[in-house]
Amino acid sequence: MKRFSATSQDCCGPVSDTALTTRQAEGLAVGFAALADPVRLKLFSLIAASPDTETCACHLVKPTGRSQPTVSHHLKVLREAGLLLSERRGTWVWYRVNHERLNELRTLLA
Amino acid sequence: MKRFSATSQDCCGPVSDTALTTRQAEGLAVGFAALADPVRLKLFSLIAASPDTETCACHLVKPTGRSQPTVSHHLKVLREAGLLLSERRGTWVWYRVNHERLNELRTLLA
DNA sequence: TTGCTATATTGATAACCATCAATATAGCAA
DNA sequence: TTGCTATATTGATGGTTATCAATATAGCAA
Repeated sequence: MKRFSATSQDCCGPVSDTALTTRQAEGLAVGFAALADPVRLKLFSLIAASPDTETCACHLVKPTGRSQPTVSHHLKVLREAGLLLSERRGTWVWYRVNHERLNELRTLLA
Repeated sequence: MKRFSATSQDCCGPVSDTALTTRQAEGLAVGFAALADPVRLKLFSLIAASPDTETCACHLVKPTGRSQPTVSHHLKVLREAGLLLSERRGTWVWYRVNHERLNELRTLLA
């Protein structure tokens, strides 16, 4: 049934069927949420820009200006979102970027 | 002063000076925060995948399963984060992707 | 064992956010 | 003007989160 007379610009056309599913959106949202905090972005960039491609957690407290428990919390969020990989070596824990997960997020922005 | 005897893997090395500044991190965090919600990701993907490169807001309520005010709120968040551009044409408002802003976020993930 | 250091967890608090119903605003048409 | 529709705003509420102090855990060394 006809609902409007045509105006100078009619609004109705097809809607894309290639948009994200709800499930895809939920998975990506977890990744972007991990990057949605300035402290975590700084942590991430510190690790990503490290010369050895990995960084000891002991380096990450001072540059953020946050307490050690807060930094530990943020690193956990980044790790659980899949953006960072961690490995314990003796006393210290080393972090590096998970590039596969990063690519998942980047393709949405392409 | 010496603090430790060397262990099998010493933790101390240089910290990168090419990491994000606090100001840069804050600006990027706003962008990623806008993408950190599954409803907004779905809205964004609907608009990005639209055949005409832009989409009328009237198309965006039903696919999300949210109320009209909620969708309006999410579109505002995406617009104020710089990810979407909007233009009113008569009764309807059309949204399209701001690719420049998108590139800012994507370079961090590269 | 004891002592020291690195990292993680707990518990509490304040701030933020997603959502909706209700309402307001804006534009078009008669 | 009145009436209809599209979009935006307001106000309230329940849920999430960033932060810290305090504490716990883990590893190394003596």
